[in-house]
Amino acid sequence: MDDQHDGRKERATRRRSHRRTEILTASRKVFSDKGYHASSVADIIAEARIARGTFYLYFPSKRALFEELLEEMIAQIAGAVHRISTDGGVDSALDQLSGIVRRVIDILETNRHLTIILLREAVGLDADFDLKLNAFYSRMSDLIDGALTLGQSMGLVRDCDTRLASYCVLGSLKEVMLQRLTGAGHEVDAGELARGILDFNLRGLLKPTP
Amino acid sequence: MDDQHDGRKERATRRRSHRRTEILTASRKVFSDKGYHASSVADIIAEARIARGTFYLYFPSKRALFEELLEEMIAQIAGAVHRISTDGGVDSALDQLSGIVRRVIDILETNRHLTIILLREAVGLDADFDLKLNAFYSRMSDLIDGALTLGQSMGLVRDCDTRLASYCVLGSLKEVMLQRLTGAGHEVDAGELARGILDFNLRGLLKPTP
Amino acid sequence: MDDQHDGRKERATRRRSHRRTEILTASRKVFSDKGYHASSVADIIAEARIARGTFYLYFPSKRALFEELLEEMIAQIAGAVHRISTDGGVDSALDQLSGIVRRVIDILETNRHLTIILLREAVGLDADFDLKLNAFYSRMSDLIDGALTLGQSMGLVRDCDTRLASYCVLGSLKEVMLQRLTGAGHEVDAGELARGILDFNLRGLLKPTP
Amino acid sequence: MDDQHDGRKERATRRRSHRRTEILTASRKVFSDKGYHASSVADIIAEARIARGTFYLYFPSKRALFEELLEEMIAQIAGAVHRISTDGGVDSALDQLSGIVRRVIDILETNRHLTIILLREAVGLDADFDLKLNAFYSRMSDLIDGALTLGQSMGLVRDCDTRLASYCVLGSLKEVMLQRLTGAGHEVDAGELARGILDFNLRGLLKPTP
DNA sequence: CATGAATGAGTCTTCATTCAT
DNA sequence: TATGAATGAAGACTCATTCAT
Repeated sequence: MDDQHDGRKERATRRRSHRRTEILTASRKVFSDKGYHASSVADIIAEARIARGTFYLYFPSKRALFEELLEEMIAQIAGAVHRISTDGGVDSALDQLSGIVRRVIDILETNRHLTIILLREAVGLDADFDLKLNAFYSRMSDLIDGALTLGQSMGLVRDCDTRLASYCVLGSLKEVMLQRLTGAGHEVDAGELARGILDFNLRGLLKPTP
Repeated sequence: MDDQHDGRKERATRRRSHRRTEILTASRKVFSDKGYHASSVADIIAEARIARGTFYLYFPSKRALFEELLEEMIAQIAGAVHRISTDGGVDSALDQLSGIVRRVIDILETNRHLTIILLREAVGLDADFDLKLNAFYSRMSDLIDGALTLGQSMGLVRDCDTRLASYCVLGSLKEVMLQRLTGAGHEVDAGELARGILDFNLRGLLKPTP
Repeated sequence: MDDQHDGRKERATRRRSHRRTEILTASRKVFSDKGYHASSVADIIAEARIARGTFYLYFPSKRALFEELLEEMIAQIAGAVHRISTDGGVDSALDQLSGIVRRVIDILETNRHLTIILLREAVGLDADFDLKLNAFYSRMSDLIDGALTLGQSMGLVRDCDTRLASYCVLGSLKEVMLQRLTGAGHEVDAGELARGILDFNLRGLLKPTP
Repeated sequence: MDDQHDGRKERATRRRSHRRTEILTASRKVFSDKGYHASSVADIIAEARIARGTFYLYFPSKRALFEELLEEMIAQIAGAVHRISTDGGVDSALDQLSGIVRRVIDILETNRHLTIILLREAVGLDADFDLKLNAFYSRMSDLIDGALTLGQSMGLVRDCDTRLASYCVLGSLKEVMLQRLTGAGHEVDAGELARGILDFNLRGLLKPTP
């Protein structure tokens, strides 16, 4: 009887979790199509084909749902980016870097809707929200900054303002991805794109003077 | 008597235009503090210390006011950026580039509020608006793209995907300025900042291998 | 379980339709008391004892509600008036006429509020509205005109400008009903009233000269 | 010096009165074009080509202006309608009646704008206003009623409910004029129209049975 | 759990009227 | 007198959230 009960409970939990996921998926689509402000709860429940009340059974508010959506994405990206190990020498370091960029691009690509939100809409809700976003971007640029400083100590990265440079790197990645995701088609292969971005950031625009 | 009349009229016009400016200034502040959506007309008239009706005496709607604010800024920036002339050789070209970056930074700095709005909030109001913004950013990246292509034909810029590179350049500038304007203080001198950004974009991160 | 579900749904629908009716009734009263313009949505929801939002759950706008109110009444009246059949000879024709007048009066009486609105307030909202009203009154006078022409061909109605006469008939009915409905009490019996109006229109004021 | 002063004063008064008239004329046009509610003070001052403040120099409020407009018209009509003298016998009485109808029609025609307002728009402003209108229409139907009673005592008017009949007469006149004034063109001659209306009201629709 | 009717605070916008010049 | 900028009360409508069934 306990077993049966557990089974029921489990099934119920699974169902519950399933509903949640459905709502998350629906709202992802709605939010990235129309933006946060233009998306109403009515839009979301229509997309998810549930009743108004049901929505509030799974999320305390529209804002909380949006927050969860963003945090999920932030967590994914953060998970893909980690410190570069210097144990393997220069080539290994560059390979790791390349891998990170590639992984980040992949995550952004597979979360097209969310990424667009993250890149342009997730601002201006309230101070609380902005803080969270700033914290995320700070963390990202800190990681880049750390990598650059490390690179300098390895004699790999040239002498420059690493903080400024980290913003440049972050900005170039954001802009390229925004253009790619909002633009018509993804013409270029993701690997090639990663190489291109890396290439730009590492070598700059100028032809090296012999 | 005509003189008197003219004087009156003129003064009235000046006062009128002054009020308009006051409202623009107030709304600039409000919008960049709270974002477009979180700013109500009530906030704006409170900041401008005018009555509700007065607002609509000068602007047909909240949206129209915002539009004017953005277009003003877009026009300023666009005015500061122009094609680079190749008549003066390499050094001249680089100088012109440096001048443009410097000018743009100056404009953004002196329009701190508006810039913040332009860089993050001006999205998601409606399709019409997004189109305008996209058009602006497209124009900017087109200009950069053109400059890069020109640079290539002059043997100055190395072989690369100029479109991709133009997004990178645009993105790095946007991100650096956003950090600078939203961040606590403007520690670094604007000239140095311009040099830093240019340096990053031109030479990249890597130490040149001899 | 399906039964239960159906039952619920059905009850909900009935409740829903009931609310709608309540709002219609309340607004009928408010509109005919204060007129369209002087009636605010606040008045209507106060009379109906519902919340602001509830109103817009059932009607898209104040104007749409008013439109529905009028169209309902127009439909009722139009339904009571139809062409007179000549199959039964003169007496039958006069009986039919008498029946129509009687039915119209009854409808107007049982829709006191709406009638008052129709007779005096339903004008000047916008061109669209005026067109609808004009169309209705045109239809009415066309029907009367047709009946008079028919009467002439039957040798029943004397030679006169039927168009002009149809307006006179329409006008006398409108005015009498307006006085009756806005006046203090309905002293006279409806049947007697119908006879009186008919009598006036058929025989005129003058004592027949022998 | 007194003379001069008086002259000035007089001229000023004349000018003042002239301005008033201009505003009245302008508002007459505006009101009858768009109706009371759809006409804003802005419309009126635009039509009169005066400043906002000037309007309130001559009229305390929009409503008061409208009231004056209507009262002026009411006075005119009331002035055209007076008790019928019985001194001259039957023919004279009918002639007088005919004259009244003719005069009323003429007044209404020459005040087309105002008449339209009076006939349909002048309702629903507030209770005060409605009272005034009711009083006017009551007076009109009282006059008719009186005439009918007199006619009965002269053996001219047949036995009928004179109150009811007076409403019928009033209504037929109102409706015919409304159609005429709002309709496309004034095809029929005013004299003929007067005869037609009178004919309808006096003899009714039916062909007299021999 | 699910539903959807009900709520009401909040938003933009209009416009008759006032008042300093 | 004449002007027109300024006012603010009032109105229509939206939408996130609640709650009885």
